Amino acid sequence: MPTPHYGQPRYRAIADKLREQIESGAIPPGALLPAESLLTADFRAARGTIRKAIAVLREEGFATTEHGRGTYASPQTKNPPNETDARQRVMPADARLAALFRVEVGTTLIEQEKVIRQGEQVKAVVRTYHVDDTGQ
Amino acid sequence: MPTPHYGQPRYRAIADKLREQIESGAIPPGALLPAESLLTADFRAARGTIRKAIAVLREEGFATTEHGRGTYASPQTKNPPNETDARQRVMPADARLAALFRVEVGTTLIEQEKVIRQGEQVKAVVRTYHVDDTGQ
DNA sequence: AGAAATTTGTCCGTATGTATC
DNA sequence: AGATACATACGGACAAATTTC
Repeated sequence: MPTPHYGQPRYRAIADKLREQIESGAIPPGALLPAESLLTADFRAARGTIRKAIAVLREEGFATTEHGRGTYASPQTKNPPNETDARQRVMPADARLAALFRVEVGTTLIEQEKVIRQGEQVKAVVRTYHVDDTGQ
Repeated sequence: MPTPHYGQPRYRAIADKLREQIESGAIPPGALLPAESLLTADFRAARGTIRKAIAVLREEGFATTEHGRGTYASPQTKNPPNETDARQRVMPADARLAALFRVEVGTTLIEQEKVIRQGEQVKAVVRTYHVDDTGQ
């Protein structure tokens, strides 16, 4: 049965179950999760699907992975769920941007903002501006 | 946001950006490009689209791919180096930036601005903000 | 010291279902 | 209808880091 994804995708469902095991202590902090090969058997999912589930846990801070070693359950996660890493908005061109893009002041531009973190700390904020093509 | 392809197909736009990074030296010759999985995240594109973009670069000679290894940036590039203007200035943190960096409003930040041109046209303006560490 | 096994990382090709232009 | 693109999922193969024998 290849690939219906009604409701929730499989990798999310799998992530949920693994997260449960970590939060409940069934997989104690610092312990290794079962290898991907085992998880593919347990969940009868392709390796890619398993890896995607684990990627979710990493992003949420529930696990860390080391090449050749395995994936460890993270200790304590009191992390506030996602402080937006990236966002996009439209904004009118100010004088400088208007000059650069050679459009009139007030023309709608798209601003993408990306927050670059290193651990807890914000290292940089990158904002990319470009003209809105979506009206052509 | 599912799938407009105005003007240029998405995979071409992505190829453009990656080519830019190779030509500009942001990805040095011989270095590995980010993995397909990362690029899907970076560009918020489907894997198939990313792979198409990379295929374009391969055909153009900007990259070579090795199975199980990754995609390398090719040396070469006698092309005229991208016309990009850059400038730097200091500015006080506004409310949003202050919140992101967890500093007080008004704290001096460094803003780097890069103008990315393609021929005559300005394609994008990138502004990078970071805290001024030079006093640490 | 060295070979083998284990495990993660990455790419390859393919497939299904949905949505938009 | 067709092209483009997204999200999801499968299975396979090769590469690289680590552990085990």
